[in-house]
Amino acid sequence: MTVWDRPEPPTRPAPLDRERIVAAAISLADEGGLEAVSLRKVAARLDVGPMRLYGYISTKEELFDLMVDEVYAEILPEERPGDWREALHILAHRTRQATRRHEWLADLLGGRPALGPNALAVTETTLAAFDGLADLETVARAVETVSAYFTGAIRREIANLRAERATGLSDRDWQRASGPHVTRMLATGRFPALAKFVHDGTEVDADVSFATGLDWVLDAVAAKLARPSA
Amino acid sequence: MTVWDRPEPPTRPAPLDRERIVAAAISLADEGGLEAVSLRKVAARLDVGPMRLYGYISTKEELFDLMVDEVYAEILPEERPGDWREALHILAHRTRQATRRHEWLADLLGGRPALGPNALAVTETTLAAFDGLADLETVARAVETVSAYFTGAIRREIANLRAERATGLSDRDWQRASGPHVTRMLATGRFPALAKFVHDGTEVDADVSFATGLDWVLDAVAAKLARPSA
DNA sequence: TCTCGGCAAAATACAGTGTATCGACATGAG
DNA sequence: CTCATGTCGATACACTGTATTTTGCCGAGA
Repeated sequence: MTVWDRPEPPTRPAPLDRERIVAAAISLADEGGLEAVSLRKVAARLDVGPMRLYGYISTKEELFDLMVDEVYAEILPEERPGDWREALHILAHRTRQATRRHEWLADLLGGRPALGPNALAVTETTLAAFDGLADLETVARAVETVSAYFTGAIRREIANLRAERATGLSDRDWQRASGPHVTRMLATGRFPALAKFVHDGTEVDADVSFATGLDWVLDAVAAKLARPSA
Repeated sequence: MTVWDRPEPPTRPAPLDRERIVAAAISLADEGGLEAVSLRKVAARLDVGPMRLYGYISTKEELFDLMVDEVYAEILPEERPGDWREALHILAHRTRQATRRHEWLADLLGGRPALGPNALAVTETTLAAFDGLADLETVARAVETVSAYFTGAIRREIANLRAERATGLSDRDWQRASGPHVTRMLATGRFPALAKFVHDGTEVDADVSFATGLDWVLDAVAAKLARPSA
């Protein structure tokens, strides 16, 4: 018995329903991050006592699951992608865009299996793009590998973005941005490769680094699909 | 000014120090997960009032950062890897093993930039393995892409593991394990590809699926290192 | 030796959290 | 008109991270 099994409460549910609860929670999270979402605040925003929510949701984690699935509705592409590569490409970019709109998604991505109806629809569309192209085992590996990549990449990107924001400095000025600690560490000479990196590295655009890494991984998948044994 | 800049308190620090605090927090987390770590419980385990901790740590998030860096000490390989591929391979597998020992690491991985001394040492070793092999830009892309992959893969693996544990069923019995919801969804016929997948798919070993995905990504990186423009 | 000042540590305090429980009220049935 | 049901609100509890106040010790000066 998970969230998804719970039926909408029977009839006269007042002006309150799950959709409204989830929407309130999402707007709260959009404004103040995940930690700004408390059942009391969600309830307050709906002019309702905190306990009312438990008629629609049985735990805060469930609310998070519902929020995530709501965002998967934004991720689902509106038109069926042409081939598997386009499908994964679009999925990755739409997930990233959604995370841009809902930064808190980065904190939840990959944290639990996504089994809501919208997430399932996304998975369906993705798998459908592989129809007849390879054995299920290979398809699974392909989808999971690409998903793991963009999930991890998005999380790191948001983590860096927040760090920059907290220090007010750019990612390129890594040393200063991270406080004297890193600078001092580098000065010890114990990290020559890292030091050279920080010193000579050029500022990289997050968009292109995400897209480039994605292309690499997609190339890898393409190679495996072409020669399944390799 | 970050955690790493804070000096150990001057001299007579009682039998208490950061190491002991972090160790207590880690053992608490190992036993009961991240949510079992509260400053009060950590303090209690050290026979100390909760406020004592604030002489060594200024926020709970800092404690988490310290815990993560402590685990990076386990991740750091004891001998210098032969080439870049071995370096990334080892890094990925050691990170996964560490997460197996400290499951809570999955919740923190990629959530914040890892800038502790041990994390820096790990980065140093990894970068050093690329010395002279390619321009910095390419090296960055290589390391970040592989890291994104294994970070995401480890998180998903732990997420699935927990879901299995919660339902007591195997990942292969996805439908039942996820409660009637998924089963019912699949029965609607709206997800034919997914249904076929769940129905025909074979149980996959987490070890091999992690290793296989990793090899794919490493192959991709190798291809790019060989032909930098491609 | 006694007293006082400073300071580390402990106790208390506060605002908030998720959630359980209980009491009132309103609404429908007989 | 009465009574039962069941929904909703208020209250309560155990806990959180952290700020503030109180305590008590220990060394310096008289």
